[in-house]
Amino acid sequence: MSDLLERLRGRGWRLTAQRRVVAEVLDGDHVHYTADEVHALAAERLPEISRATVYNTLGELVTLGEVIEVTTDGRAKRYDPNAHHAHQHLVCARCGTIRDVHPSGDPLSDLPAQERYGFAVSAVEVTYRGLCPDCAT
Amino acid sequence: MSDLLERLRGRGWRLTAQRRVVAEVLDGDHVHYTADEVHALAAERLPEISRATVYNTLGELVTLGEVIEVTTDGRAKRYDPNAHHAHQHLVCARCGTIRDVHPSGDPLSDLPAQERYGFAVSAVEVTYRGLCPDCAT
DNA sequence: TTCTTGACTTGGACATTGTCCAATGTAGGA
DNA sequence: TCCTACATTGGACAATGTCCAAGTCAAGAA
Repeated sequence: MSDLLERLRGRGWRLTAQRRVVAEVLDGDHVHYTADEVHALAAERLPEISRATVYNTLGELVTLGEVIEVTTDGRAKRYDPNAHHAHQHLVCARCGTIRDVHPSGDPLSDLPAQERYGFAVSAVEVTYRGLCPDCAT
Repeated sequence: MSDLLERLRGRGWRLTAQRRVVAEVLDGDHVHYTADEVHALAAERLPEISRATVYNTLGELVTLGEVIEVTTDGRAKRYDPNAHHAHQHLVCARCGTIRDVHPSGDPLSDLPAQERYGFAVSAVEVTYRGLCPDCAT
């Protein structure tokens, strides 16, 4: 994670306590917090951090390509720090748990030219849905 | 579309002017309106229709499996009446235009067992992103 | 080390999208 | 035609996110 901070500083990012805490909260695998969750976790370490700063910082991390924004349920966006390894998401339909997964093959190549309507297609997101072991009961 | 109304009536759906108008607005191909857009279009025919009724009716149509809820941008949900033919979505990254598309192959089969973490995977949504011909300039 | 400055943070107002509820209206069967 | 359970309404409220003016501070300069 400190690599991340160094990398961003090299890009002219001013390193503040707030940004450091947000980056720390986002460290780990299978992390998919909402902005409010990030704010709550960040506030445990830096109680006076504001919501606006968390939103700003998350937006910057997304713009810089260090974090991916994921919308799995039409409610709050979630932030996924696993931005440097292409992956898709598997979501529990009941409890909302999210796992990063790696399908075989390239979903992009599954869209035939005549189904592209002249679009320059550059990305694809796949969301698998089902019940996790705990919710399958 | 009248088939839809008949079908729903057979399932005990009370047929009101409001529901009829919402169903009519959703008739067509490549239709992906937000709830507010549906409300505005419905109000052209039935000016006194309320937002709450539009939300209620859309929710019922989704529950009944007649309309699919689509979230392509983390903002307003969109409603797709093309629920009886499996399809995916192609979205313009600039203007937001949405087309229904039909990839070859079954994306579900691209997720190996060891990538399922014990989930009972039952559905998959694919969103292709790129620039439409008008926005590619 | 201290100074300076432009970038960063803050809190609160505001916007958008969606949900809920009590009062009122009405579709469709008896 | 009448009943009544179901549907509609408008407005309050909730959740999520954006914006802004004022105050604060990181990091380079001296």
